[in-house]
Amino acid sequence: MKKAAEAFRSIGEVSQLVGVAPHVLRYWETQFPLFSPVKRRDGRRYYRPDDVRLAAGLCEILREEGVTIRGAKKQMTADRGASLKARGAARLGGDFAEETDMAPTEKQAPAPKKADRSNAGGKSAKSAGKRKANANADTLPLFPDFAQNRTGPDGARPQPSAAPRDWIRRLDDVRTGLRRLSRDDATKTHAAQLRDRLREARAGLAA
DNA sequence: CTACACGCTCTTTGGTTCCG
DNA sequence: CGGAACCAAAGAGCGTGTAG
Repeated sequence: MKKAAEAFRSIGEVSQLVGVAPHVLRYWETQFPLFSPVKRRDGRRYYRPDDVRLAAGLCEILREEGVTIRGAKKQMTADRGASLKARGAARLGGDFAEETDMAPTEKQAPAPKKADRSNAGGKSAKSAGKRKANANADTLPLFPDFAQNRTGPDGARPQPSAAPRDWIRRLDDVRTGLRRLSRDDATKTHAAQLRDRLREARAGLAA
């Protein structure tokens, strides 16, 4: 049985409609003040049709065009989300295609060709892909060339293909990770020792 | 000026708890 | 028991400070 477009929807329903995970919808909620579903007393969210359209519009520009949160915020504040709702309505189609407060000309407004990269980070679409690839790969992400060689047939020492400078760089990344992870003094000490060793190695290379 | 060190941003993921 | 909320953490790139 199909739900009317004007009906309120739970986060699960909206996530299915729009095609993003519920946690993403919650994250967007923290980033876009205009995207705020009504909440029941127990904290559960219920999305109005406009919220659904907005979410669909956000999904379109964030996921498919690579616009950053900051860029999307600009678009949203420019017209209080009207263009995003229109795009969301077009994306969802069916009953959602009606009832937008957009002028027809605005509805067909061309999408910006280039994603807004004015922010500092903003590489998550890319990094997310890399993360997935790393998760699936049977290698240590930082040392793929080592992993390739680790099962040498004659038990010979693996021969890293990376240049020494690159290896130092990678080890430094490991150190950074260690430092981030470290809760105890011992780990911090190890990280500091590794830093010193890497400095020595760099000096050795330079010499 | 260059390379390095470090912190921050952005987005996603995973784990835990709560509730109907 | 499934769905939802909440929180901590991961990971890559970028910006900035600093030492040589």
